[in-house]
Amino acid sequence: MSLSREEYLPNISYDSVIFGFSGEKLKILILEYHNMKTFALPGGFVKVDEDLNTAVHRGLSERTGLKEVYLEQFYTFGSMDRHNPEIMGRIMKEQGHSDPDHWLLGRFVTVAYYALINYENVTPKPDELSDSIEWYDYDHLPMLMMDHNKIVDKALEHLRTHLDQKLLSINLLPDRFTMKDLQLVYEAILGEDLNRANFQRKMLSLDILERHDKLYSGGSHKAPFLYSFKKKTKT
Amino acid sequence: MSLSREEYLPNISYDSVIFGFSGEKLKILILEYHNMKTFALPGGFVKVDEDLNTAVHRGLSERTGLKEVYLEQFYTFGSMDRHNPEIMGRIMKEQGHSDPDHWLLGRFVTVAYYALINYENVTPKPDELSDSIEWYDYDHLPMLMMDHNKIVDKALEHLRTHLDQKLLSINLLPDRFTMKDLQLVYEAILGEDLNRANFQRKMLSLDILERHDKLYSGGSHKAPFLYSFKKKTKT
DNA sequence: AATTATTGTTTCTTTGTGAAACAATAGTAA
DNA sequence: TTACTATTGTTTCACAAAGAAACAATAATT
Repeated sequence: MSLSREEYLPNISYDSVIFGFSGEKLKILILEYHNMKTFALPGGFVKVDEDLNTAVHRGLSERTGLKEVYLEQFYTFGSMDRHNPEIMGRIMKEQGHSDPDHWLLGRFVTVAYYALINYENVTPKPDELSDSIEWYDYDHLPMLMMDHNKIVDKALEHLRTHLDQKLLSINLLPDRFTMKDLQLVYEAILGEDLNRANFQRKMLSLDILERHDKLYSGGSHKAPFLYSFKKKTKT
Repeated sequence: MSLSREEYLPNISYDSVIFGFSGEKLKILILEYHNMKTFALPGGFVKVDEDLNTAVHRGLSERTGLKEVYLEQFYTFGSMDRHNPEIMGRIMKEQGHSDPDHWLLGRFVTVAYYALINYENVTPKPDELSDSIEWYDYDHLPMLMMDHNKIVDKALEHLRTHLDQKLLSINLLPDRFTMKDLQLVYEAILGEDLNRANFQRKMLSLDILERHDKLYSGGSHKAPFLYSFKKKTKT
């Protein structure tokens, strides 16, 4: 990937809030520019002959190896105070680019997306401008570049209000899971405890789960059923 | 307004779905290029040193004279099949522009917004590329350019699912209105009839209305109360 | 066989919703 | 003045949904 001027649309970028979960805490994928002590959301640019959505999927795939992940676009940020050519210039200089008129130093309107994945399935790779990429607990995010903390907040707000509708598209759980697993996902995302009995009733009433054999975990108690999501029905 | 290359960000546009209402039917503001028999949503471009939201407000103000109208951003459309240089070229030729490399012929990622206004307060003005601008009933929209019909559909879908939260920001009603007026707004937007008693109960329970003196309309029946929206409370 | 931890279900109560009835009242007609 | 009508505000009733707690089942352990 060359980031040459002719290949990409100028002034347009995307940023992605990649939520990760693995049975316990909600995490987010964050890029770091080590020498700069600067943190940022993973993002990218749109090729001149490429769909916006394709570009975002391509970027996620390059960083995580994951394909066919559900990505939800939730807002486009376009205020002038996003423009910070100084810090961008320093990041590029660290990596050996020093053209003072480089298109990356311009002002960007960024389209923001979020995704939800099981972070144990993934070993993230940094891009050509960053030094590393790591999972951070949502509760302990570092200070991010420009307006990226606000972007994270808005992503989570959007996810919380649309969680039920997005459930089927979520890539957080293995094919088969227990009701307890599912409840843990909900509690991590919503940030609050839920009543077990009512949660079970609600999930079953949504009519999106298929019940399978029981899981004999070796625990000295009743074995839980395993569930999977029903295939989406074409309407 | 000159549309010169240096003044605007290339490849980024906005489109606005302006819903209008005046006691009866839901309407939408549509531009027409007469000789082309082409219809489109009113839209515009973002100046290089201007916030995206500011640009959209500026565009709405230029066309309707309205300021401080509530605009909701709901989606950004960025697929390649939005690119149609042929039709854009013909529109520009009609108006005397004929540069085959003009930036307006490029591909655009468009950020879409909607607004709700009382259309009786407004006399819309066409822009420099269009011949006229008119209100069309939502039920009888003409075929619009490119993906603009889809943009309208998605705007209404968004509005319907968020109507309760957006109520306070809606500019459809005068300062004081009856419960009947409010119900007509809901029915026009949702496209269905609502039960009068339950609607009243729900609106009162939202705790966003202030009740004032009765309105003696001259009708031979009980006079309705007038209501206004409570001032937004700062949290 | 008793015990423990956890899961699945049921019950009870409270809250919300849809449909219908009832009550109030501003003008009109007799 | 007195019915009458149209419309509005409120209440009631039936029913569904949601929250809390109790009850029942059961896989391993003691």
